[in-house]
Amino acid sequence: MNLRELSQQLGLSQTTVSRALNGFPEVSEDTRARVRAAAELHGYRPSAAARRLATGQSGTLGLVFPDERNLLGDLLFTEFLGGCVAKASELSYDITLAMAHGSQSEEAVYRRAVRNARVDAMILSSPLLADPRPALLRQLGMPFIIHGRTQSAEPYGYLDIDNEGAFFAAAKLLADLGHRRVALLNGERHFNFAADRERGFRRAFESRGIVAADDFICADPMNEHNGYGQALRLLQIARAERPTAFVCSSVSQASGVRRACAGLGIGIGRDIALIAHDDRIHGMGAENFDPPLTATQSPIGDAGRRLVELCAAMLQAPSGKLPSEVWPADLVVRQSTMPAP
Amino acid sequence: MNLRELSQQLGLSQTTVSRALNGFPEVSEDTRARVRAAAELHGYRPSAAARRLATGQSGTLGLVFPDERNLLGDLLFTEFLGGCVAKASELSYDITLAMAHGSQSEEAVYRRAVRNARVDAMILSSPLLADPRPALLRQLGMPFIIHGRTQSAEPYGYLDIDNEGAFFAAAKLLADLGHRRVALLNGERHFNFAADRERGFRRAFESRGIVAADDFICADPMNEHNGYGQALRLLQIARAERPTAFVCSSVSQASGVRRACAGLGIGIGRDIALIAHDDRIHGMGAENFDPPLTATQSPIGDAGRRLVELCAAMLQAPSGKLPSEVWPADLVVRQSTMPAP
DNA sequence: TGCGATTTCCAAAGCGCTTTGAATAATTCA
DNA sequence: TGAATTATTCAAAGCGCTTTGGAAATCGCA
Repeated sequence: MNLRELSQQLGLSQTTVSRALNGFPEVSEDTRARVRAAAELHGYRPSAAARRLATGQSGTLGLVFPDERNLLGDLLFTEFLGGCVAKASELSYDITLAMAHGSQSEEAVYRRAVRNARVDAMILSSPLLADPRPALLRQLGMPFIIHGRTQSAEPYGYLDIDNEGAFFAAAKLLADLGHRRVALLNGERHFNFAADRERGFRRAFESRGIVAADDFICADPMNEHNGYGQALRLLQIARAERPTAFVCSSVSQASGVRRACAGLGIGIGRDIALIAHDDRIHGMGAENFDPPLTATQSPIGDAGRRLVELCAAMLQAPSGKLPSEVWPADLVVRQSTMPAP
Repeated sequence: MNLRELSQQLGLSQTTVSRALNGFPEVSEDTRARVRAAAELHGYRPSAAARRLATGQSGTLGLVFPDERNLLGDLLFTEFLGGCVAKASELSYDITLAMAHGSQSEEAVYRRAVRNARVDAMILSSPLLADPRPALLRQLGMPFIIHGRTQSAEPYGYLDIDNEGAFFAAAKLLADLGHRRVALLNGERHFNFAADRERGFRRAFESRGIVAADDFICADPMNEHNGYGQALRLLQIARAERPTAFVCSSVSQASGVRRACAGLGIGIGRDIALIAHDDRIHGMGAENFDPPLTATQSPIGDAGRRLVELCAAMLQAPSGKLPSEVWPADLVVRQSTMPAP
């Protein structure tokens, strides 16, 4: 059942039926109701392909599947993706995934997506400090929004969390508790979020005249394995010199720290303090940690939802001003932190 | 630059240009080359929307995002998805994701996808023993392929691994090594793969007159946490009665078993034997386990790739016979297995 | 009643591609 | 050489929707 058939059934023109269904004002409420009922009755669904051709809009949002995959990356991405897909389906958008095969051909992925006009907009995640994608996409005329921020001269829409503020708060809490030797297990430095977190972390100590030791700052993929290795190395330093507290960029890293502590007979919340950033991944919340983890938290799934919403809004009003939201990441104190020994 | 403009540039008809570009035989190689060059020169890309409308094919494959998410589920899904997306991009298909919000509305997800004709075919994963989706999709006229098998009367195309054979081999190895009390940490029973694995496991022991103890067979979400809890419970049984070996459906569960053993001072490969099924998830291979894990293995990412390939083939030849591939899952012996004490 | 302003509806022109049915040009064969 | 093939190319008709520019009908008001 297509539009023509339906309009013939009703004795109306295609124009009227189309407008009635799409909520245009120039059709009387009477006919609108009649059209709606008939559409419902015959199970009429407009053809997506035809609409796409006519409007030039594909009703599809693109997301690039990250290439460099590590354990945590996967989980973060899945949770994020889940949020995106859920909201997109509410707004009747589709989400299609593209694959970045490596940094040199990544550009090709975007070019292809744009040229084929298969997506109306793209959602970029994990932006680098210096990320070429905003400039590329603007040049190609593809609308986009970033999950995070970047040091681009281009204007761009984004949704980010206050990484610097969160890690400032975490570090300040530890400093207030008397900790002086604090390790930071962060993500790789080329990511903007990692740089922000390190800045917040350092600032908290510098503001009271303490300089964070470079040895104590790790910047590697944020998985359990790396967390374990880094903690093990740092905890084997002589007791008087080793860190009395750890700040982790993810709960996975914190799990690694816990494993290292367990092996060395060190008690978390007793012998050392531990704070992590908690992305609220399904089944991996800091409150389920053993012991319950003091954490800065911000649900990454909700961020995905909101990004899709913002993206849809951008497409609705292309000339509107670009969205720029920064979400706070509250510090929740639980049992993994205590005063310095 | 669209087809009309390009054909005018060339002084040819749209028909000829279209055929030249799409490799039809009724155009001379001379003109084909000329057309190709011009298309390249002007950066011509056919509009996906127009092609979709004209052909009725969307060039898109649908994948349903699993709702019941647990840690391992996520990882398996991500790895699988990665394979699908990679191959799809090679074949210039798009992958779009739908979200299943829960079993009762799951049907609605499929109905919606079909009615809107947004995808040409769907890939189903994690089929249940009795799965309603094949019947539903056939009724709706949507082509599909299953990652796994199910007890459906409907004919359907599938790619599965030999779960029964793999777990038969694993159990047989243990039986040959003299193990008589072996635990199985499996996935939930309503999944077809879990039922297959349990059958293979039981058969190996029954073939030599041993009956697997029901207490030793666990069927729960396959994550580290459950693996830990189940192993802990089973290992606290009196030494003469407790399992001397574990078979796990995933490496995550095996990690849980390791954690339980570490806490109890039990050595894997020394005091108890451990075998897991290894889906070859990025960075979680059984060979990196400590100790390297004896495992049945089959790369789930490759399965995703192959499913997309098969799906594309089905769409190419709609009347061809349905694909049905069963991949073996080889048993690789490493250091986590030894003769029964 | 008559005339302009509003409502309400419509015919037709795309959107950019594929594909059918036919025409024209090149080639072959008797 | 002329008729029968075969190899190339083309014009035009969709695919199913949106949207423009009017037309017809209804209404308000003098």
